[in-house]
Amino acid sequence: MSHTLGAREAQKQQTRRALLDAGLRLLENQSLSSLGLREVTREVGVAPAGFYRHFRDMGDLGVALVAESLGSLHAMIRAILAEQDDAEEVIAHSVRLIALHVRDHRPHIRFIARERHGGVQAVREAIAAELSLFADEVAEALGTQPVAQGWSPEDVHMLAELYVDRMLTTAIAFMEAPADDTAAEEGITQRARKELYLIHLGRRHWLDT
Amino acid sequence: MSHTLGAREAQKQQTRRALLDAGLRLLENQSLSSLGLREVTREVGVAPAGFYRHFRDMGDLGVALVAESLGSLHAMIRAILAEQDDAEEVIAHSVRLIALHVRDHRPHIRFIARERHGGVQAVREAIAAELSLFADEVAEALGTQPVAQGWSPEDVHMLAELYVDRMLTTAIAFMEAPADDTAAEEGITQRARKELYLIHLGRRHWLDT
DNA sequence: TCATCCAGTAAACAGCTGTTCGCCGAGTTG
DNA sequence: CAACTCGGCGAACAGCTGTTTACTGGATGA
Repeated sequence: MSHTLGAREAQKQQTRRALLDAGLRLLENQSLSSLGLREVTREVGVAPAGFYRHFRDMGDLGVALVAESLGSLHAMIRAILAEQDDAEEVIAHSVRLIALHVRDHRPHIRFIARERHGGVQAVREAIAAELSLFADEVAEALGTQPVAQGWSPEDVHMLAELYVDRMLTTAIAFMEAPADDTAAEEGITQRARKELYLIHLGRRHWLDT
Repeated sequence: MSHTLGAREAQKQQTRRALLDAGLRLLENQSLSSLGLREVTREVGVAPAGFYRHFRDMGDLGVALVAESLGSLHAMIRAILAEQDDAEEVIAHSVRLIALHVRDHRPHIRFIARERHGGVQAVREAIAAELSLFADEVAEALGTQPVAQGWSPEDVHMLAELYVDRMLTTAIAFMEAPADDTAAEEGITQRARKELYLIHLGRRHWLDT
């Protein structure tokens, strides 16, 4: 849809983008439920009333940011799941991918971390729904792997949720590290690898009785 | 200190408690950075100016809530660490303890979940510091266990952080479940046990090379 | 070309916010 | 009993908030 959007629609989308970007920028030091409509429009250089041409309210803008933030993560997860090397290689590569993703999308990750349990219900629910989809996707991928033979579907899903949770936690750890503190990043990388490897070991011995 | 506190000081503490309680109550549906000073004093029935007799600002009140929220968790963690049964018993008991704790302190857990990555720096730092202490405590307890022989201190600490993180995640899951949905609680219990057991398996085989 | 659409505007609205001030009066102290 | 301390009060401050209203003027489509 909207192959060739008129100049009219194009400018509207541009303003919308500016609003989303300004919101994300302002959310670096506060949470969504304290972010003001006027604050955002002022940052963009638009009249307050103009906000309503794009969003019903701040929660609405928040939900849009969720889709944007977790949409890009989706691609990353698919890339990780496509791996077929041995465990340690997959783990190392995954952690590296997460670090790169955070480097390029730090404000988005901060937003997700902050609003996952934040004060705006609609946003919480949007994040929970997306993360649930991630878990389903990971579970499906895990199910096809030979290591998962003999596993009950519930156990596979439990493992998928554990992986998703660890990935998000690792991403948040990278996000909280100072902008170019390579030593801190290295420490986080090491710990994340060990955690994932420990889980991998548990996974190997899950059916040992 | 303060064995026998005068009637004057006693009433002051009572007002302080009322402010903290009102704050916690109001934080059920919003985050700290959007909680207003007047909102809190109105809820208590105190003049706005009275707030400053107890707290410098809202961040200050938030830090007080952190100490209160994680202080009670401290006792719970000590109880869990004192266990000496076999793994499955310890796990089952731990998860049961967490569920009970959340039942009795739901608003506190909600507060920690919401503000751990929230918009108020001082509160984020207070929570991070307390959780770091938890991890140290768990690491020390793990170090004395026979299973940990041959482990490097870094690996022990990684495992401790993983445990603390899982406990908090489980607590948050219980907190988010509807108030008396026993089916949901049972599901969370099952999953938490499996996760912890999987980590336990990984732990047993950590030194297998 | 001309009527229609609609993103963005400026102004006004009532209502809220944090913070400061001087004051009161009960609890404490000597 | 007198002097003092100090938690809580009421009023006032400037400044901010979300939302509605009627409007303008450039892109759109017949």
